[in-house]
Amino acid sequence: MDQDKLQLQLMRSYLENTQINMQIAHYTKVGVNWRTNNRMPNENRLYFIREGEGWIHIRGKDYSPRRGQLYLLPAGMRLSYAPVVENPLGKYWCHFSATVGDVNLFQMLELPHWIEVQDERKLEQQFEELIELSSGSQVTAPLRIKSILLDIISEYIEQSDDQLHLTAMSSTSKINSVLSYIERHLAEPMTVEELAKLVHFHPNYFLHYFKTMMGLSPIVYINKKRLDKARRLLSTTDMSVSAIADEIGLELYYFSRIFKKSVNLSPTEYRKASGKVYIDGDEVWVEGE
DNA sequence: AAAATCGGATCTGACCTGGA
DNA sequence: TCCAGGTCAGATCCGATTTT
Repeated sequence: MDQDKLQLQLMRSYLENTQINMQIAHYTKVGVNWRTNNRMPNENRLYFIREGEGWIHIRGKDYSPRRGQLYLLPAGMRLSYAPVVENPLGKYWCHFSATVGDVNLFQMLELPHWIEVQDERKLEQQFEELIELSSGSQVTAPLRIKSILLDIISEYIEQSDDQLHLTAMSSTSKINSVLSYIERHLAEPMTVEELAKLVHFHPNYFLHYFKTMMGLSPIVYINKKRLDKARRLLSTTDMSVSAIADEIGLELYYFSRIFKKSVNLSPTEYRKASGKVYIDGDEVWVEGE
């Protein structure tokens, strides 16, 4: 139960810190020599099948790609594929990297290798746009490409919701044990040294390690989590500010200071404002959930 | 009067750098 | 992956002020 919540938070942490980059995108009708055997690519691949037939083998399973399916073939997994010669595949495809720190996102998240595409028209347009952008010269092309890729991957993840979970590698991974330790000990003071001990790293090395994985230093990350929790408590409970400060392991004066610094409102101001939205400068009260 | 906020001064430990 | 050293941001203390 609680374990599920933790898993969800970890997955969100990973996604929040994912860096994505596309290497190449194209449409190809494959030839007879479209085949590989047991290769381990170091880029992730998306295949959006438009026509024909083929054979893909990954992680011990055979797949027969057909029109309307979107394949996600993660880097670092043994991959084989071959065409069906009489009726070769036509597919949009792209190579990309998606990393959390220096680890491939798909080594942390377990996903099915293909999904049935809901909106083929839309995905087709997205691929067309990827192809156009990658050959074009707009300044904003890198941003647009990222945003499209993120959208495609979001759709993919959402659609595989029931099969989505952390991989064994990730749940035993060092960073994961640190993150879950942090989640469980938000109310207590934590030091870098004690976190480093969890994974048997030297504190200095741990700092570097944490930052490349999470994009933030441990303390900044911890306080961010603390403030997230505080915001939740402020808007969903009537606990006093000091009780909340206590709950997240911060002294009252320090809590209100860093709260204001990050949210620009003091805790009580925030509480008053939460549940209200401002439309054209006018305050409008909205029912909370 | 109690709870919450703010600000300044001070100290500690987090974090970085460069090197092994 | 570890270590030493220096810097600066984060954390603490305390008192003054504002808000409820």
